[in-house]
Amino acid sequence: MSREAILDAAEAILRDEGYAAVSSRKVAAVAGLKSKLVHYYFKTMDELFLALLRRVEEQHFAELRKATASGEPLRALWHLSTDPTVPKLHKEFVALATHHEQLRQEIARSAQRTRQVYAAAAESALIVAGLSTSMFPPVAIGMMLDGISRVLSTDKILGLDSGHADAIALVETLLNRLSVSRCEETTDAQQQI
Amino acid sequence: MSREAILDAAEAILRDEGYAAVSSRKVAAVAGLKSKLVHYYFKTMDELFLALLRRVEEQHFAELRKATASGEPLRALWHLSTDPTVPKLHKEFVALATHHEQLRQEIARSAQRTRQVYAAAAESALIVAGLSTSMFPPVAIGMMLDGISRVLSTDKILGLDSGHADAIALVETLLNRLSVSRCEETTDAQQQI
DNA sequence: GTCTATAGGCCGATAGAC
DNA sequence: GTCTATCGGCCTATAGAC
Repeated sequence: MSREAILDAAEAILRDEGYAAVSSRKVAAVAGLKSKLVHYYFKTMDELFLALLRRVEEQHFAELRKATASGEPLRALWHLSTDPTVPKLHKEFVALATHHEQLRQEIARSAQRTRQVYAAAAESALIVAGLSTSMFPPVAIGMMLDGISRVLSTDKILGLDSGHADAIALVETLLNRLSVSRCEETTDAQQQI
Repeated sequence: MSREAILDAAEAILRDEGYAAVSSRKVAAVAGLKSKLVHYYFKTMDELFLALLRRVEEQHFAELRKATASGEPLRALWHLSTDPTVPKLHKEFVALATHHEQLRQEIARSAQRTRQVYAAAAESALIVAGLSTSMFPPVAIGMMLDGISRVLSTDKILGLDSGHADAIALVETLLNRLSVSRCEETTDAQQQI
């Protein structure tokens, strides 16, 4: 279907060249269509961006659902967030959202939902580990995981990887503590590292 | 001086409207000059972006030096990284760097230097607190601080603030442990919260 | 250093044929 | 649904006057 081909092309250009390069002409060229057709399916370019964002979000939440259905939701979410393909698109959409109100609202809603998923996973992990959720607010744990994965992905885009092994090891240590231990077993968990 | 006025204007547009909006015409208009003058000082727009990046980096490293000269470098760096004005420019430059090799190299070098500053601050804080730097790699601690401040700033751009108070409180808790305590005093530090 | 003028290109969006 | 053709606009960069 042409509509999907247009979205595929737009996604590729957005990922590879940035939002400024996503023009109706270039999208059409990549999709092997004529530019008029882009305007046939999407009255404006803003509409195209919004449709693409929604498609990306659907895939994203489908993956979140799979992760939360696994035995260790928090660890599954962490591994999901270090997938290198997602953050590049995400960065472009956030940059676009800065000066596009409708996209801003859409992406804010999505970020909010994602945060709740992470917080819920962190909360159940904390409870299982017998740790205080008031000392370690689940939402804050989720934000830390999110944050460190963003640093890792931005670094990768810039061609840096110094400190990455240490950071990943630290996160794994903390995840192990949450999944393996209750308070009393913390020392054992530490010795695993 | 016209050159500085041009850079000021470019910086304002980059911050407020994104890199796609930084054109020689618009820069000139904001600076109250004619567009030809922009090309007189900067042969190409790429040159302008590079010059602006270098100016921003100089200010950034001046602030880093001030922070590391303070009594609590790690805490000073944390407060610096939550300053809302810096990350918006930073995001735009990273987005630009994705498809501009010279900017990519420049910003990668700068990110690398910044990381070392954070890691050094984290290392001395860990040593003062009597904590193992092999269990908690300083560079990873720095990356966590960096990451959480990025999540906070991205959220702010999107108009979100749920979980922010919790995340900031958690970071402050951890910073307090590092600055106040040695191992034995951890319990006291926790009770302060 | 600062200006006017302009070449040459890509852009979004539309009109209207088939 | 798909096409050709085109308008009007903004862009970078340059030539050349003062």
